[in-house]
Amino acid sequence: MSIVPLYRQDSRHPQAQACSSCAVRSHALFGVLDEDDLDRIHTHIAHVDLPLGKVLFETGEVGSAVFTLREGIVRFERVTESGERRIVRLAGRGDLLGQEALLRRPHLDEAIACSPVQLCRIPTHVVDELGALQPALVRELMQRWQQALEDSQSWLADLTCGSARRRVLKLLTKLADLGDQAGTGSAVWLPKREEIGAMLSMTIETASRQVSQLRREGVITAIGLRSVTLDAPALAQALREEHNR
Amino acid sequence: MSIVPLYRQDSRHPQAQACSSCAVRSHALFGVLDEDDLDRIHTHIAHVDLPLGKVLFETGEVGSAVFTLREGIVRFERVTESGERRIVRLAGRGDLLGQEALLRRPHLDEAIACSPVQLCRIPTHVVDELGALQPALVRELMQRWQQALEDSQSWLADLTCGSARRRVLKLLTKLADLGDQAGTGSAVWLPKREEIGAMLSMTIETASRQVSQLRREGVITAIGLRSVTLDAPALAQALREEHNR
DNA sequence: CGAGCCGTTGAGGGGATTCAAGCTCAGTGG
DNA sequence: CCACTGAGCTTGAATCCCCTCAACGGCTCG
Repeated sequence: MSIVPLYRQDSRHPQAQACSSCAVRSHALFGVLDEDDLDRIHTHIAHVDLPLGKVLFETGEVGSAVFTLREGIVRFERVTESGERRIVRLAGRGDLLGQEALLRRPHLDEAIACSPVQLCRIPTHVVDELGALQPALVRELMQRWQQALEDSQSWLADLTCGSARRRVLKLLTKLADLGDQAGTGSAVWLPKREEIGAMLSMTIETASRQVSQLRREGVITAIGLRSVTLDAPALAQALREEHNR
Repeated sequence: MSIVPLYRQDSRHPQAQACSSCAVRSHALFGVLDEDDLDRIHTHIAHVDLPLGKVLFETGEVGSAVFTLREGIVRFERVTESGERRIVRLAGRGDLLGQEALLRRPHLDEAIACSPVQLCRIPTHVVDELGALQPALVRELMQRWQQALEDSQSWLADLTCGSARRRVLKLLTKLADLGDQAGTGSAVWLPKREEIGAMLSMTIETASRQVSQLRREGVITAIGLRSVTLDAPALAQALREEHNR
């Protein structure tokens, strides 16, 4: 994991990047801050690069920072008492990661990069201090919390019931949304079969069978080892048929 | 739904009850406030009584208040695109309901009383105004949000995977926790089979079979139409056996 | 080249759903 | 008083979907 501080003004620094021109800032946590605010904090914010598969934080750790996801996809995993790994959330561009650190609570799950990932690391004390000055930031934080809650509940409602086929179809629509956010065009990241299993609570064999079947039907087309294009109308149609069965 | 304002000081009022002596205040949202703060707001807070089955708020509404649950159990339901009802959360004593109203966002799900319920209705503007004066309240709010998120995710991780038997056992442990909070002694509220189905994503027949089986095994004992006692050690043992199968 | 990881496919069995029937119990009205 | 009704619960039998176990192919990498 490489960490590079972001200096807004010191142009001599080879990695110099301005928070103010950050591509995701407008829809990220600090979108509500003005230039003055940014000037006060930019030296505390670090850019983080994470290769595929690397862990951002572990279950049980009490973090000292939160992260804004600038690029890539991060999954949140936990191990149930029965010993199985489950993926309880996916985060995409602009999402805030590890907010429990702001409350000094330990992370409940492990955050792992599903693709090469770029994030901004924001120390909790920066958020604390700025929150005291800027009520808008506090409100934005609440919005983020609510967003995470809504994501979690819609995940629950959408991805955990129905046939294996329906769940896979639903997952594909969610992945397509994440892809749109990321602006990867029509290419959609397709998780490993084991990951699909951990998300949808099915075996890797079932996941494989469903994916293969959808490929045969032309709903998805492989364009790389872990990437597909998908036929949105066909997908919607397949879902509709699945409903009235 | 009967609504009665809570006057702290006007002892002439027959329903007079003091927020300051509220049984759940210490672990509810306003536990962080001092007497002065309470004096400022108590006239805005109303006591709400809700009979079993009544709806507290509907999907899509933008609420003008949040609620602290003083007594009883409330379930959050939503209808998935495929048309099935799913229960995505249960709230017990001390929980905060409808926080999305603070952000002027519509409720995502319907809140329904699973038992006779008592709550305090707190207008959003009261929270807004008080939050501006009392940073501790804001922090407490964030804690509540995080709590809701953690509940949702552990629900997801615990109740949506494994065999029907395991899911029912898990649900019983959660219900027992809710009961402990409520201080109903050893009696645990047992949902209708249809509700169990909506929580665990199974048919009412399967729910019924599992419950009957556990009753035959002596893990649970009916003590009323919708109430059981449960043998905690036997339950824990059953769960353990379920894991290493 | 073999080892290991990942994905695919088949065969068989088991658990959940589906369809169906009968049960208890509370409320209603003859 | 009791038949009638409907809602909720239970149980059985047949079906089907998913899991389990197993074998195999493609791929990367030492």
